[in-house]
Amino acid sequence: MINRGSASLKKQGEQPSTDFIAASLSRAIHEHRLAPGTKLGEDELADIYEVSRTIVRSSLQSLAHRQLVEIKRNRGAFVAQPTPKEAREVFEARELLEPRTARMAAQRATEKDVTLLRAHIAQEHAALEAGANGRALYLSGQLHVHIAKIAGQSTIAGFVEALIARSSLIVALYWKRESALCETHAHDSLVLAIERNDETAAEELMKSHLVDLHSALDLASKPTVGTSLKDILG
Amino acid sequence: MINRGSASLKKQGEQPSTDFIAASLSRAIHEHRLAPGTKLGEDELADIYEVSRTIVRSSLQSLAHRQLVEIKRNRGAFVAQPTPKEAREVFEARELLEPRTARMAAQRATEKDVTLLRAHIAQEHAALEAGANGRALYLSGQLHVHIAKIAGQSTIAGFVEALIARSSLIVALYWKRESALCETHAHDSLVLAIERNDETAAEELMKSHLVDLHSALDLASKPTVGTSLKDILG
DNA sequence: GGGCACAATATTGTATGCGATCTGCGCAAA
DNA sequence: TTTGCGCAGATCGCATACAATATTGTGCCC
Repeated sequence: MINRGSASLKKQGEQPSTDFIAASLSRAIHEHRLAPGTKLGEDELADIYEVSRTIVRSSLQSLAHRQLVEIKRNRGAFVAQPTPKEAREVFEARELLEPRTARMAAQRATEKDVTLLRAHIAQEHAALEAGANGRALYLSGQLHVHIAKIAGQSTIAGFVEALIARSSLIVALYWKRESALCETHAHDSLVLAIERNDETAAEELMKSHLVDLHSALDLASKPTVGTSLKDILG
Repeated sequence: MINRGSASLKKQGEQPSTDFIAASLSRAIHEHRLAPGTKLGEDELADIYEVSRTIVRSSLQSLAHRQLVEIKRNRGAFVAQPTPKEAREVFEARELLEPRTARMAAQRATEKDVTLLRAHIAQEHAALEAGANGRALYLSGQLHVHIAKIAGQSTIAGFVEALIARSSLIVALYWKRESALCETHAHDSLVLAIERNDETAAEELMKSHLVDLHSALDLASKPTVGTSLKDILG
């Protein structure tokens, strides 16, 4: 279920395993390979990644802090299931932060930045054409993070990153549009605006893009992907 | 150095000790009882709180995630020392988020909310008069968090909370005004505006309050409270 | 006398074991 | 058949033990 890359962890350059595992899980959640509500057992993950539970616990706590997983005492860790209220808040926060960062990005973007953005979008298109929807979704989110970073506000970029991650969960739970996930042309025109340093256009495009996403959610219905039935009834 | 309350931890109602310790340390940092750069040894803390290093580590990681402490691999945990760049970013983020939350708070504040805010301010005044500057600073920050919570955006409130915490470190490092820390009348008028549901005034007052704080920082000089001497000399 | 190499110490990183708590099943009683 | 209780299994929470790494102290060689 969880793809941790080609080789065993130990073979790799001994990076801090805790971050590696957190990133791996985070990625899996982003790409909808792990559904909201999925139980993340410590022993299970310890086996998969070939480390002790200590490391796994540390990773899970890290993810819990980012609200990607929820830890229930004496019960274990589960992929988080944002409520409709939380979903609304996440998007409202994004609508507050991101248009402004897009403006700053348009103001500050260098040629190199734009090149990277273009490459990013190309990857996104490729993933979509290859039918790798999960990956496309992940890349789509990363573009937003990328833009926030270009704005030169790493603190805000950190917030955006957290919001994007949760958005992925929200999309998994509440997305109602059956068509292709991301109309990538929204991203195209956004990058174009940044490229020509058109601050106002960038801000507006980001704003409308987010409103668009927000309105594509069905926040009335209770999540359907719920873990086990008893979670729904409890 | 660290006041963890009157009784031993075990005697208390067995709450999750990890959160308790993180909160205790966080509080100590907020109140400037722990200076930026201070080393937080695991054994030392384990002795103080009478728990194992496991718990202490967990707490420290939690604080590290909030960027209140910095963990250097194989070296240990230290109270964070935001750079001038980070300080600027933190305040820019606050200037983006908080005026808007103040507006929302003014819009949504109930009578009960206002009563609590007033009580809060009273505590703040009392702390200042008692010469408890650390506590006054802590309460001052909490007022901002409180306002964000009234705005009904708990996600954004979480961000504000993180920013406030870091602000406390920033004040410890870069504050240049020698007079009383907080002109509490800024808070007074802010709460008044919220009380009469004057959204625009609340937004404006918050904005100018933050600009005021920001301008009271000396971000040109290198931090003087540096960890070890070699950090200053290096 | 100064600088470098190596040994000793201290501190963090990781694994594992034991006790506590929760879940699920089975059995008995109504 | 249904409902309640209790026991067994599984999983997590925490402490402890061991391994790895950084830091400090010492002595030798230049």
